This record gives sequence, structure tokens and C-alpha cells, in this order.
Amino acid sequence: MAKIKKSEQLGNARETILDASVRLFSEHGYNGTTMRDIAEAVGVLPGSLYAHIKGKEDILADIVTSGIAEFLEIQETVEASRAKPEEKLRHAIRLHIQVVAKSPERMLVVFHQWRFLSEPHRTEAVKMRQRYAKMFADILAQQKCFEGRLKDPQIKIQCFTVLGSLNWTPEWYSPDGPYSPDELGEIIADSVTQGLDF
Amino acid sequence: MAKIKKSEQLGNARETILDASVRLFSEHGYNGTTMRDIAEAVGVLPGSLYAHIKGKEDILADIVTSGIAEFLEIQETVEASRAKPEEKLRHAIRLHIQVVAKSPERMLVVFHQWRFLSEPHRTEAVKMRQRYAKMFADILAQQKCFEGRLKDPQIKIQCFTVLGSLNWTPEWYSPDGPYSPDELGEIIADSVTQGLDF
DNA sequence: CCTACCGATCGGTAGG
DNA sequence: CCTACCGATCGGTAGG
Repeated sequence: MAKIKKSEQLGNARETILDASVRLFSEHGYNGTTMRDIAEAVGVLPGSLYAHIKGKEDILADIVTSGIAEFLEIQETVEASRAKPEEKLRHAIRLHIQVVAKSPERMLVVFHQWRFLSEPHRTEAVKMRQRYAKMFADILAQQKCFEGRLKDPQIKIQCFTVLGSLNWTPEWYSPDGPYSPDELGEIIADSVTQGLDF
Repeated sequence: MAKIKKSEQLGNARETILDASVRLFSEHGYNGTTMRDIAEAVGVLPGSLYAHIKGKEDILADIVTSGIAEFLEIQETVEASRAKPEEKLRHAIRLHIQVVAKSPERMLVVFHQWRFLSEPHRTEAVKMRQRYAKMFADILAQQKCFEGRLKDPQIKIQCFTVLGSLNWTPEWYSPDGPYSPDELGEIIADSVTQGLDF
């Protein structure tokens, strides 16, 4: 007969700590959040956290790398589909918005707090993000407007512009908005492909 | 015969402190930067900073509000020009990139660290940013593709998408890139207005 | 997961 | 702008 302290977790204390940390990190930042804040949110005393995590940075590293990993899965899904380049781009955008909509706070942490990782983790996070950017650059290079100009430096800027729009979504997305994640994805995909000239 | 300790400032010690803080805040975040870090970067002892500033938050408040103010000046310039809506949008984008290019680190702080202001300052910063977003929404609503649909909720998303692209630029902009700020502004303006269908 | 605690460091100040 | 210092709080640990 196991005693369950709070209403929550059936299994994993570590997950509870990570979820509370996402909320706190997204609001107060990594360095603005103390282990005492996290402990209080979880409902244990500060020292007790160390039974489930190695240290403060362990928490951030987990959130960031698992977060970017969600985006990298998009890559596999899109590559696997043998769609036309135009459809691939649209598909990738829609999936990206889905990932953001599933946990906007988590993605806010992923996009803003990775800087505070120290060295083995930081470089790993940067590499993962670069892999994701590469996927978008590749998809863009396949669009008919860029055909035959694979090394065009404009593609890089185009890529930053598209990713900028997408990476900014956690900043304003609300589940209470008038559109579903998929509708949002369609609108943003329209915007990216057609611009304002419609 | 005034003694000048370092090579720098002819006048303003406060400016020196603010500039050093921009660099440190953009790299380590507000909460990851200590008064001792700032003092060391400026070349004085920690306690000496308080002769020029009221406290740590005073520094951030100055950087953030003066930074957003630079963007708000764009508004006046664009409104003053009696250009066509399409030209207004292009003009605003070009000016936005100019502001970012002038000090990308400062704008990184403006976009990411305003959250850590406490209450009178934080609300002021949010209001200023909303005023700027409103300008873009207004300009977008005037574009011919939105004519007669001023309340279209799509305009809001379109606005977030455009501002997302623009607000992300401090993340990747480098003065060593192949394009000048104005060329970059033109490319991004093309991307926003025409999308990828060219 | 708690008790009890550590050394280090924080933002800031008094008085010059 | 320096000397000297403060109380508070930090991330983390030993031992149970």
C-alpha cells in the first residue's frame, strides 16, 4: 500500500520535478529560479531534490535536449514522406506548431535558456539546433523558387526568417486562441509561402 | 588636469556601466550577471558602481526602455512619410533591421531580459512593446490583401509572424555577414511581402 | 524524503 | 571611487 504524498505522479518523481522546473524556468529564467523554488513547487524540502537529480544543471540539460529532440523528430517524419518540396515545407511548419502547442512553456525554455548550460551540454544543444536549422535550409533549397541556386546566401536568410517566425510562436501562442494548432500551422505556412500578396 | 583611469569615456561613467552591462546581460542574462562582474568589466570595485546607478535593476530598466524607444521612433518616421501602405511596410522593416544592426547585443537584452524587471518597469516595457506591435498591425491592415478586413484575426497572426522574423534577427545577425543592414532589410521585406513564390 | 548544516557568493551600504 | 563590511541567500551534502 504505497503512500502518495500529493495528488500527482503515479510513477515518476523526476518528471514532477522537470515539469515544475519548466514552469519556473519559463517565468523566472534558469538563474532566477532557485532549488528552493523548485522544491516548494514540488512539495518537498530542497535537499530532497538531490535524490532524483544530480544537480540544478541536470534539470535544464534534460529539458533542453529532450525539447530539441522533439523538433528533430519532425525531420524524420518529413523526410520519410515522399511528398513534393512544397508539401514538405508545409508539413514541417504544421508539425513545428504542433510541438510548440503541446507545451509552449517548455519550448520557451528550450529557445531561451540553453545559453546557461555549461560546456558539454551547451555544445550538444547548439549542434542539435543546427541540425534542425539544416533541415529547414534543405527543404527551402528544394522549393521551386530556389531551384538550381542551392548555394544562394539568400536561402540562409530566408531560413532565419522562417525559423524566426516559428521560434517566436511560444512567445504568443495561447491554447485559448481562436485557431487550433493545425489551423495556425496552415496560416503561417500560407504566410511563409505566399507572403502578403494574396 | 583630470585623471582618466581607463582609455575610455570622456564624459559619462554611467554609459560605460550600461555598455558593459549590455555585453554581460546578453551573454549571461540579467540574473546570471553579478554587480561584481559589471564592476570588473568597467574597472572599478563593486561598491563604486552605486555612485552612478541606483541599483542593479536600474541598469536593466535603462537598457530595456531606451532600447524599445529606438523601435518606437521608427513608428514616427514611417507615419510621417506619406508613402503607400506597401512602401510603409517595407520602410518599417528596413528601419527595424537598422536598429538591430546598430547594436544586436542590446536588442538581445531588450527582447529577452525585460521579463526580469519588477513592477513599475515591467509593465511600462510591456506597454511600449505593445505600442510597437500595434504599429505593425496597423500597417499590415492597410495592405491591399487585407483591405476591408481590418478586424480579421488573421492580421494578428500575420503580425506575430512578421514580428517573429524581425525579433529573431539579433539572434543571428553578424556585422561580418555578406549583406549590409539595408540589403538585409530588403531581402526580409521581399520575403514578408512575396513569400517564397517568386 | 527529512534534519541540519556548509562555504561561497549575492546586492547593497556606511563612511570616508 | 575605495575600504570594509552586512545580512540574506545560494547550490549542494552528510547521515540518517
